[in-house]
Amino acid sequence: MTPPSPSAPAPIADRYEPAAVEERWYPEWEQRGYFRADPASAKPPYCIVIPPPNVTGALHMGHAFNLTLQDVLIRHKRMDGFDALWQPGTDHAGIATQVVVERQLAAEGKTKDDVGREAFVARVWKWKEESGGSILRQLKRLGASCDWSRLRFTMDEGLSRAVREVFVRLYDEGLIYRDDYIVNWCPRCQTVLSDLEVEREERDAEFVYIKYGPLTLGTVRPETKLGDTGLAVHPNDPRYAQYVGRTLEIPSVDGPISVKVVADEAVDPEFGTGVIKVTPGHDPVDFEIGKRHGLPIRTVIGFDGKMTAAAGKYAGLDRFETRKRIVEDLQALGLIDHIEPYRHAVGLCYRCKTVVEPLVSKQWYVNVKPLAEVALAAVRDGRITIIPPGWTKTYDHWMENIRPWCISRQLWWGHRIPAWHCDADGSIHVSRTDLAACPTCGGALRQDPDVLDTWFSSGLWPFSTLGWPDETTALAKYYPTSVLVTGFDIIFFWVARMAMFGLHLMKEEPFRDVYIHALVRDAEGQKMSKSKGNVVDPLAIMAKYGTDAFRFTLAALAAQGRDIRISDERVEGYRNFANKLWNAARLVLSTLDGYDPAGDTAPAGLPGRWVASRLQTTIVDVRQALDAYRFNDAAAAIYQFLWNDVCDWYLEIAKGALYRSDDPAGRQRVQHTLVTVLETTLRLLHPFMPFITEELWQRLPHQGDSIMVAPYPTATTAADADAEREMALLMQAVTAVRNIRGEMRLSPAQSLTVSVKTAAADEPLLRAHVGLIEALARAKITIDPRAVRPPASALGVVGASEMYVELAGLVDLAAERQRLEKEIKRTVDAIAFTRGKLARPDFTERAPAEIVDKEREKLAEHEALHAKLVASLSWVG
RNA sequence: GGUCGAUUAGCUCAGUUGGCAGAGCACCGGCCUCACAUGCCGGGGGUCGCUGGUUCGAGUCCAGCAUCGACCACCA
Repeated sequence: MTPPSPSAPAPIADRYEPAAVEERWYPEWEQRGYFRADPASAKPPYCIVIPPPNVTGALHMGHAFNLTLQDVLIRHKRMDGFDALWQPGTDHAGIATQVVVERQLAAEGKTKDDVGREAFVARVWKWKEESGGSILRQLKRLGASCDWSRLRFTMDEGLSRAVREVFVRLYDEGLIYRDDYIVNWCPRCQTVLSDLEVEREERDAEFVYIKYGPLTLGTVRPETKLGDTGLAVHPNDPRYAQYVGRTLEIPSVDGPISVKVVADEAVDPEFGTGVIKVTPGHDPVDFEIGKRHGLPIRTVIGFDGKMTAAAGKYAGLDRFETRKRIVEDLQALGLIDHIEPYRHAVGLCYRCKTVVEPLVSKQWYVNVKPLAEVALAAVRDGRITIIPPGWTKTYDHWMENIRPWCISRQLWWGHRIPAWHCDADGSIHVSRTDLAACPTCGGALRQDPDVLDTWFSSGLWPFSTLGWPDETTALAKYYPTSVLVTGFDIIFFWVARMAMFGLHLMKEEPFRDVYIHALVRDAEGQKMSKSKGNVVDPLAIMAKYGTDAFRFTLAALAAQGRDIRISDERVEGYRNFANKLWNAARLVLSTLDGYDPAGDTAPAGLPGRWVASRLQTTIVDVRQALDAYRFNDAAAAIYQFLWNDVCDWYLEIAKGALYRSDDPAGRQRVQHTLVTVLETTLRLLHPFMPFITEELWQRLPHQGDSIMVAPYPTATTAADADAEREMALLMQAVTAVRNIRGEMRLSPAQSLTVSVKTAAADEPLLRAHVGLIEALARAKITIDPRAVRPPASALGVVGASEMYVELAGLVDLAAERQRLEKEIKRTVDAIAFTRGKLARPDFTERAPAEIVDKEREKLAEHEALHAKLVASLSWVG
């Protein structure tokens, strides 16, 4: 049973007012179940998983852009007969969410340690419950047709089970392991970060040359001198060969230290003095060198960013303060050779921008190398297609150079690592279920305190949301998903991880296509950020211009570049487009009296055949563009057709028949053409502008309950080339008169007298549609193959025919003479250019025949026009 | 240091196998023509960053240069 359509306000306003329409339709669609996929249906599947937004976040421009594109695809495929599933969900966003709640606590004068782990996590859950609905409401506001009955959260029960399953499996396969390694540590967030979570920033620093006994070397981190356990030189460096293998006793700030000199390929002999100090505890390169040469690790900087007890008299001092002090102290001891200014990249925490400290600690890792090889192959052999293809190289490069992924985080909010430590016998047990006692010794266990990197769970998203590890019907039907739509900023974080996990665990790629879109910037091209205060709120834009206008703007801007700029002016333009559509529909609806849906359906006359043909072409163009993810082309095709072809030409032409009552049958056919064209265009446009199209579709004669579930238009006939050519000639005639009117500054109210000297081929056509030309050009037209040009007339060229617009008593003939002289000069130039081209044998002999013919035609046209213009001069004079 | 991208009208940008340079906005002129002034009609405006090359023909392909930008990177 079809629920009743929401009642529409009776009078149709002359401006489109989006708010009421949007409020009315979204709940209606949802309630009717249109958003729901049906794994049991026989329809072919089409599935997109949403990039899960932060559960406690708010909708920003990036979301709006990303979601609009997905909704366009999903609505298109749903209308096109697919069982379309847009899988929604949210992400727990580990560190981001934890930081927010920590801030809330701070406002109460408390820290997370004051409340304790359990209470803290409970509090985050509470915050999630309170604020988690906000982002979802905002998605709905945008019109997103997600299947809300399948809403998931990265920390819900099912997904948590998937996370454990994956962890245990990879552990059992030896792909997850613990290791003492040098990591990126954020002293403020008090957690380890993956390589991806470290941002690089160029900064000015001092390059300090320090004397190390007989050697001198440069460093930007003098404070780590306290942790030095070696020096390194290049193995082939003759300058230092004598020192390799020796242990040097050298004076330092806190008494003499002994360092071993080693030879290592990692040293660049060209840089600095060709000697480096080796601090295995505080530098990744040094850590590797130390490992290779058995140098001890000396940790002098702690997890709090302050010097440790091992730093002697500097213990407890901040690391940057220590840097200054050490330089001063070395200076005093005469151990500084000299200092140079230096610019280099420092690593910053992506969250809080604190300088990351490389520190050695024990963490959990995934050996992603073997997974990456499979993920690389999937793209190479075409199982996954990246669009635009330029991003493939970025993906490849990262995959090829991938390093172990550090997945443990010293946070409380997230998936706790399913590993239990037995303090009694030191054993570690990884398990799908919680363990109470040590399986080896029966002793007490404590669960690993760390949680997993947020991206570990989002990496499972394409299959965990469909029910994995259970073998659900949804998983069987919708995996692999059809396309993943996302920005290039998370290719590594997310796309790469999903590819690796999906291929490894499901043995099949998680998505066939990856559509990488641009990032949204403000009108000046600046990245939007809260600190810059240039954040444009999508909700404000929607409130001001309407959701449809906003969505259409995003689609129209979605060219496959690096970034797009959004501005009010642009949205306003498409708001006007929505209004144009509204008014076009208003015109049609107001002239539907006597409309008989069963009446004559043949397009009415030449204009009818023409607009029908243009519609067919538009359908083909839009479909092709959507299939290729060329959203901007699709949007432009509809915009152009609706505004220029339908509104500017066809509606104006149709008015003639609609406002006349002497030809009921003709009127009937025009009504039919109008209804068909408009109704079809609405369906074509629906994925982009869901609300206004539904509202108007419901008011027009239609079949079905909702445009959302109506079929997407299909081209039924080929374009009508004859109609297009013939209409082009009529339009040219109208434009020619209007053009003369404009150039002569004649009022539109001024009716003109025009005679047309028709060429034989065009006479029947022009004669048959003289009324149409007269109406659109506001002129009295006489057709006569033997017409003689009247004195003081302007010439219009229409195909092979000529048009004489009488100007006597209407215009300044001297000005017209001037204009003609200018025109003549232009044709003379064009003729010279084309003749020159045709005179070159290399062109005429080697270019394809049709190109040469085209040039010849062009020349003939120029010559004919020239002759006519010259003739015109005498008429004007 | 490496990789990739951008450079087209005043502005923001399209331009998919090389074949007559486009759109929106802005601008100029004329219109309250009974769907729409969030509108209608007409118009002006571009050595397609620079220099070479390939080609009958280059905005498009190749090489180099310049400027801007993004990403990756363990020269301390």
